[in-house]
Amino acid sequence: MDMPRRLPAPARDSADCRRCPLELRCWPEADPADGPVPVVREPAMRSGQFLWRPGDPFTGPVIVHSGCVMIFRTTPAGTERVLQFALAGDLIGLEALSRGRHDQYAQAQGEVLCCRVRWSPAAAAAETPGLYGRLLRRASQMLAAAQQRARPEDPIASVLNFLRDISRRLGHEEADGGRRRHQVRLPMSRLDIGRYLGFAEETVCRAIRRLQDQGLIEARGRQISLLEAAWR
Amino acid sequence: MDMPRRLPAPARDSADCRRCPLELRCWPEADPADGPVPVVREPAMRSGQFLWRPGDPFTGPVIVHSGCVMIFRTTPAGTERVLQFALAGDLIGLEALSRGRHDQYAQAQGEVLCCRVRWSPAAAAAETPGLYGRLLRRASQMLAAAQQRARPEDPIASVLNFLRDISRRLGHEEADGGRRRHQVRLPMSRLDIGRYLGFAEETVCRAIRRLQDQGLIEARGRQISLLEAAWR
DNA sequence: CGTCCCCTTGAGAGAGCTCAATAGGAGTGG
DNA sequence: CCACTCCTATTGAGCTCTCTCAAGGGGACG
Repeated sequence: MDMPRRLPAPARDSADCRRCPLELRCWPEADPADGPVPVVREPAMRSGQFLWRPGDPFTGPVIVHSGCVMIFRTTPAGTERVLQFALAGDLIGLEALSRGRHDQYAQAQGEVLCCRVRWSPAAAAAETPGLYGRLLRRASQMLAAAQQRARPEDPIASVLNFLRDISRRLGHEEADGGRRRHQVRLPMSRLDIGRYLGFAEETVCRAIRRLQDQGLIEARGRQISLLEAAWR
Repeated sequence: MDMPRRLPAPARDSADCRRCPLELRCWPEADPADGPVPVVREPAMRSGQFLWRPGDPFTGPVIVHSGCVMIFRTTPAGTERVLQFALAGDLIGLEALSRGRHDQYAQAQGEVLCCRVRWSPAAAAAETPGLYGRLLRRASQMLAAAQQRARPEDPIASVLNFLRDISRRLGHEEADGGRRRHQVRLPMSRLDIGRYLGFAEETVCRAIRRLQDQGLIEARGRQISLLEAAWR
């Protein structure tokens, strides 16, 4: 098997705006007929360089023109989770629009060319009081939330997080002697919880059992009480 | 333990627009000062009813006002995967905006009240030739893509899908005797593929090994060839 | 040409899945 | 109001599969 060691980059991988996801002809230069294009070229990046890191302010979504940008974040446990390998034509960073701040890493894998859509949070809020701006901000929040849903490692922690989330949104606080608790009636079955979290029905049952044994919750069918120790 | 059999619904769970994600005061009635609110009330739904099914046309995102809507889809293998339990205040259906058609189920769990943002694809395209409309459509595509990324069951199928995706975007076709193949040079390591797919590095290696044994691919380090049998 | 990182392969153990059976709860109809 | 029935929740046992730990080779880059 004699493959060539290195292949010439395909033409579409080089600067080419016909595949721009926003239909902005910004590369290699904008068409004056389009008026002021709200796009700026980013300097070329070398392998390993970061386009942004957690905490960096959001300055606009970025369009990858060539190369590969790895989007990843670190879990509280310290492991790294890769969310996306962004290739030519991909738009990245939208999930940070609503918060105005990045919470992940964007690192060039090899040489990368890209351009950035100019974005000023204040100007954007002023320009888009309408429905589209609200929908866009909401979509950004949903993208950020979707990224949080990763392959869960531990069923018990996963189920506990799920119960916390449901309890926070549907439950109500209640006094039980001297202790407080969040009580909630789950609207879904164990089977559907498993289908949501990616576990078998029995695994969800056993996880709930364990959480009871640990004194974090009390469960009686769909009636769930989160004790104070489980409030994070 | 004597919990009441059924609890009165919390006030915030009933029709209340102060928590509307789009800041539309549409419930129980719109404020005339806001002008025409582009929102319509949906009839109350009973448990088990579907708000939409795969193939239904997109008629606008929906805001859940009370109850729980389960969003799920069926995998090619026939199993059901739950994507979201939408509760009061959640906006659902945005991922179908760009395609104009739903590809999932939205089913009421218990009684559900919700309202829908009026949306006409043609009118929307005409009204939003600008950047915001493009960004919104792109965000919708990204949401749809994010939903595809579920907990993978089988490492081999998962790695094959990954290689197909990368090959389709970065690779190029090549003749090898009488056979055709897609050749690609991966920009990332096995470890990062594992971090992306949710597997250990060694599991990715073994999956690639199996795919070679099955005659679907040829791999030599990061140089990958997808043979015709692997083209789906 | 050397070094470092990446890829590969092996062996053991832990964990969730599957199959199976029983009890429990909720809703329905008499 | 009660009994019936179906769906849901629970628990056990065995198995398969991936993860972990470990070590050997190979390619890429300086």
